[in-house]
Amino acid sequence: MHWGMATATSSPYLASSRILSSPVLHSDRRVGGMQPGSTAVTTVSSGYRGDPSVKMVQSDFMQGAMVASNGGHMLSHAHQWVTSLPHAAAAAAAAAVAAAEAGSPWPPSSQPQDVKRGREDLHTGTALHHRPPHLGTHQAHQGSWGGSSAAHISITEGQQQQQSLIYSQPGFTVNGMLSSHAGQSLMHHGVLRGESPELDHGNHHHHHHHHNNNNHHTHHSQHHGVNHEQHSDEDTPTSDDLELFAKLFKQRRIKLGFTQADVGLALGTLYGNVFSQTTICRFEALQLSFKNMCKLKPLLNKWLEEADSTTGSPTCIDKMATQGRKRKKRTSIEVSVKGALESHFLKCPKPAALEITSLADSLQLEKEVVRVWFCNRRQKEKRMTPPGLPRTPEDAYSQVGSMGPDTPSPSIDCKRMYSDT
DNA sequence: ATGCATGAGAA
DNA sequence: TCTCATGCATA
Repeated sequence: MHWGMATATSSPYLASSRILSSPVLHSDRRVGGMQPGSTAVTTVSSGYRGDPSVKMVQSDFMQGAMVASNGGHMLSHAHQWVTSLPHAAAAAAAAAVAAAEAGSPWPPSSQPQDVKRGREDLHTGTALHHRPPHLGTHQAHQGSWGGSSAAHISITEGQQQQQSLIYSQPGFTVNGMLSSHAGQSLMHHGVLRGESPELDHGNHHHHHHHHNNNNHHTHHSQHHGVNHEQHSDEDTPTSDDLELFAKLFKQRRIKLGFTQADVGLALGTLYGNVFSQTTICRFEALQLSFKNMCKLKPLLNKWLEEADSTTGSPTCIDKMATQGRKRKKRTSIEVSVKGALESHFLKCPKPAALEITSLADSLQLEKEVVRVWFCNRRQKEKRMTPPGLPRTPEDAYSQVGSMGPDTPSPSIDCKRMYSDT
């Protein structure tokens, strides 16, 4: 029950003001003819994914090209991916510089152009070799980190294959001195040496089932509930470790006065991997896959060390301006429709293409939307399910049914056509 | 805090 | 085509 619940904490972060990039001129016209009871409102209707020719990218620069090549025959469906052109100049400049010196493959859009600075001097030098030339004045941008990063996160289970999760910057330091396999020294425990007065002392650990990890010396020191295992290089943290860490992390983060977004940016500055507020949030709420949690933990752990070792640095808490990116407008699915999707999901979590199509049809939704909905639903369903770890019904969802913790294969064939409506 | 979306890879 | 990691945009 702790793993899936995100306590209603008032967002400590300031909502970034989205500048008025451009008026969303949407003239959404679904010629298909929808019934009076539209099931979902999408500001856009099509032309994004199924059509390579007009495949839009989020990169600003692409827009122009696209438009040009298309001669603008795609304006039937007003694209709301209006580029946020205003900041272009500065951004471009910064990006150019960054790219030039670092060869960053990132589209200019991803660049955390200047803004956000202040606390970024919390580079303690453990992993940083060359520190950014202070940013006291203007766009300090980010091109300073070397591409260290925790390159390898070897999860021993290997039941869920993942690919490269490392986005080290192929800049100049790809292998310079900080070879990526320096992962060993990446994390040294020591974070929880006893700094967190309010959270640690046991009072929050309930019980718990157990977990089957390879290496765990089941030794519960009930009195101390703080620091313990979860460090070293190759030990895969247990779910409990992660849970505990996440809690501690959040607590410390807040105490230090950082927002989730701050952390995300800091990680970028520190390791070259920028993360969004979303990811940090999900980490704290343990809403990531077990594997993903494991990958992120070392990074956050490191940040935490950095952060509190730097406590005292006069940071000018400045806010950042989020330059707007535009992508397909989020489709909001009506509640009733969601209900329908939900029930179908229960019957069949993995509908075949045809089923998706018909479902989409009956719900008057784009097939893509439905497909994606199922994908997301499945992801949510899985959430964290440590390999071999019996999922705790109390935690995530309760999959009523006769399936035990080992839920073999829900590959139940569900070939059914529903003709509701 | 989350819902819907995008993309790179693995099947 | 699905899975996974992530994130913009939103509520």
